[in-house]
Amino acid sequence: MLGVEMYPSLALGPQRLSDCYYRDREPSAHVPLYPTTCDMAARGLPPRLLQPPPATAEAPGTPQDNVKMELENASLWKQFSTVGTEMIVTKKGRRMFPQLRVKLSGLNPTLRYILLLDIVPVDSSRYRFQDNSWQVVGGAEARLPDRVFIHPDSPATGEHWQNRSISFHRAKLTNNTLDAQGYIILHSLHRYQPRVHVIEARDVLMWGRAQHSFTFPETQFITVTAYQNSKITELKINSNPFAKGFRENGMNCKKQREARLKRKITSNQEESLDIESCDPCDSTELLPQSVELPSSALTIINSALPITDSGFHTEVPSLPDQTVSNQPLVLGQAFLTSEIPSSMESQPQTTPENNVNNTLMDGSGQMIGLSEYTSTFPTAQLSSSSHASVPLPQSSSIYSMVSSTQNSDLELPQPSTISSTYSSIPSSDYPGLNSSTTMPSSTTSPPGSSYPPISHSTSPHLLPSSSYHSILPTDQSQENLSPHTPTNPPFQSIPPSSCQGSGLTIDPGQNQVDDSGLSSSNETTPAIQNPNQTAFPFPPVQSSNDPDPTSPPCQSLPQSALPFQPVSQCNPNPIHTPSDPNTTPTAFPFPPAEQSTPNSIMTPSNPNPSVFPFPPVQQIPNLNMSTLGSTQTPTTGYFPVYQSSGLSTISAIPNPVHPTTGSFSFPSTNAIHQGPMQSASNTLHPTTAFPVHSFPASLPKHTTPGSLPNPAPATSHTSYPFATSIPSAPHPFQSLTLPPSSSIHGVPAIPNPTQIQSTFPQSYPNPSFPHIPPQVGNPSQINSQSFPPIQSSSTSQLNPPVPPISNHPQCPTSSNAYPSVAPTEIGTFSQLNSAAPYLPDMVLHPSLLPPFDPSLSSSAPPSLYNPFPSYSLRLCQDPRSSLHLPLRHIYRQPQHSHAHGQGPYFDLGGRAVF
DNA sequence: TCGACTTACACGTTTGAATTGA
DNA sequence: ATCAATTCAAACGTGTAAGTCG
Repeated sequence: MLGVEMYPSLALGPQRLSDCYYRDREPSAHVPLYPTTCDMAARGLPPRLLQPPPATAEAPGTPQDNVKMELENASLWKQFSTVGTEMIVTKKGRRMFPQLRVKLSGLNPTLRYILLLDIVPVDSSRYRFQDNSWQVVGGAEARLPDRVFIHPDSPATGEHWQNRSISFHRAKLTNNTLDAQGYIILHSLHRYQPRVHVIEARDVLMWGRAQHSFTFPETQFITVTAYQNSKITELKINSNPFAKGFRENGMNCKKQREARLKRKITSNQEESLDIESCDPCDSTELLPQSVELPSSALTIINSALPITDSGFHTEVPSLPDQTVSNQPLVLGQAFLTSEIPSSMESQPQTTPENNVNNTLMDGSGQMIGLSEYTSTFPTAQLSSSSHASVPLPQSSSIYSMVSSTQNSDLELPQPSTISSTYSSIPSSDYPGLNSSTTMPSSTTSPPGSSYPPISHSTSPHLLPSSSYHSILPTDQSQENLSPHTPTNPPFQSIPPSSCQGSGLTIDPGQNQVDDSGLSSSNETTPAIQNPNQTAFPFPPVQSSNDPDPTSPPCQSLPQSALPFQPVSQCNPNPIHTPSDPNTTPTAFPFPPAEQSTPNSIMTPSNPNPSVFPFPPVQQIPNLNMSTLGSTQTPTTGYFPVYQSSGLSTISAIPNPVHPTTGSFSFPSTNAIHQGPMQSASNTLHPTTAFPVHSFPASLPKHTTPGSLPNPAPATSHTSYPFATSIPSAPHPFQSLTLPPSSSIHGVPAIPNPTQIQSTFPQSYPNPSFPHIPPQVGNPSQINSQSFPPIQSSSTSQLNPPVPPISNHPQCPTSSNAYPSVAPTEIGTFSQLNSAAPYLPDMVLHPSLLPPFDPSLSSSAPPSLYNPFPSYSLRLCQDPRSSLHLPLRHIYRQPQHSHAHGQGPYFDLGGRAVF
């Protein structure tokens, strides 16, 4: 057995790292040990300033930079998003459903990657379900420590990740701010956006080079302690195998429960009567009436009865008909439908999808009444031909990298594919964040194309979910960023002017791209931009007045940066945002179609926006693959956020270390994989660039002839050679100092999700959330020890004692990339000696591990890189068990008093990890 | 009084140990 | 003695309803 003890760094795996780093609201208060994503972004050196990639870097043509992520159960997510996804949060932790299941492609099979899941607030608003829709009722509560869920398989080789579907179903959500289990802490009645980060890492300690972040707009949700929307409940019951008991034919269904209750009451009455009248000694009379018997007996009886089998399928019709039925095909129908295998449609609910996990049924195929949720995108939109060359999976949503610069004249991929596909954007290629021009709507896409252009400004088109483009901080943006961003600047407040002036440069090309290619996405997203309209998905735009004076002007990230921002500010065609968020009718997910504002994403068809936050989707009774292909999911259109891109977040977070210089090198490769929207808009990516092979061949089947080819390629094409991205730059998350030698068990600081955020364009509209702390998926995997002492001083980061990395292909050449920590020092840190539990069964013995990359091993500096087995390394053999392990040391609130991040952030108690 | 949250409950699924058979 | 298949029970996941809290 491999032991964490041997490889403390590996311990990070599933654990929840998030709490390791807390951003202090007071900018000056401290320098976080692990800079937030935003911070990192802010610090990030402009790509041009970064050192050139090491010559030894992977051979050209490596898929590394073509990293793509596809949301496997996108159709299920879309169904939920159409209604307004709600996620239960409980004190003890609750899993997410639908589960976040993705498929990766474009990874270098030989390199190791860490997959992280974090969930970030979409806005700074608190919601309430009123009048059958989600409405903003006030400001968000104080930001909770961000936690990151590290996939239990992390780190694992690209081959490992690509050969299976990756599920984060073990991640749990809790509203317990004192949670010691390592679960992701969220506020109830807030809207969140899950994000998946793919970070190249030789091991847990050595993060760097490439980072790819993916967000799927359709996965946004509002946290609740009890379901508010009955439609969501219905969807969950029908799609979650664990809730089978509540289905119509289930023993715990309403009828059954009511009958049970009735019997119970009756029995009690009778019992009482019997008790009174009957001989106490004669219990026989009572037996039949015993409380327990009736229920069980009843259930049996009921099961035998021909009660309407509202099984999974039958109930489909019952699903949110209203929302969908009347809706015009505004949204990308293809998106939703395409992903659903035709075979799945008819499958009995009992048939679970083949998941790697084999746990939860994937909604994709089985979802009830898919037709109802079918995206509204007109099939005609797709111009198919151009993408034909690229065999992208249509079924799943893929977020492909979008190159900012390139525009695609290419025809839009099929809506379905597009919506689902999110491509990462190479840092170098950061799409111009022109707030104004912005949203790139793919010019190529014809109006009505499957991907509604998200033109934030004018076009009412809905953005395809896929259309999101990542926004990378531009040099300007970085420079402009103040070292310390005000903690709670309401993002809404960002003045439009600021957006433009923010220095976030939006790649003009992107704009073009948006306009053209996936452009449709741009138009589709308008709703996002329009805060007013958006109920759910988009935070009501705060009044133009920035409530938070502290917020830096620039923070006004480009609109794109704000996922659901009050786009109006940056938006050339600003939608009027009510000053009072409360007043804004925020329909939950999507702005009501009614809204006339061009920006609004709403589906025009939907007359009643308020009722269903999410855009209504046309129901498609019978999913016709051909039709599906053409249609896009409505949801995609709803998330304009990505357009502006995460720069906002970046800008919002000042770089504590070097605001201007960006002492932290930001991996250029970091690509934010946002919605396909812009990517789609972007010119189609050369097929060669795409690791097409990775895509399931089956997926394309959905595409209709004439339908646009997969959007993903289009977006990615330009950005591709990500390899060029700054290899040397340490991963944003990797703010930790790394022990020079493998022997050292210092745990790398868990990548700060917040840091990742920087890459994300959208999600943080609100500067008020300075940063998102990372959460590790499996706490148990992470050893307290695993956290290497982090040097608070910026210098350490800047001048990490780096082994001769240069030789190593994967090692960043820059000296600063990895701050070194003396092994001895690690032990000195009290924090590192936490009593945090770790899984004893996890054993990683260096000697047992094969060299990470045989080909590279010779060149790699031994001290720097621990022997890393090329085979997939499973940090936590039993993820579940590990999850239960409390990571107190990780989760403790940081001592804000500490000026320097390292010590304060970890409460390491007692025992030495090593 | 109301909304949000917590808790207990019943049901179903998942998982792993124990058992059985070849 | 070994291995695979089967059985069983505990743990876990889920939504609901009642109760609690502010």
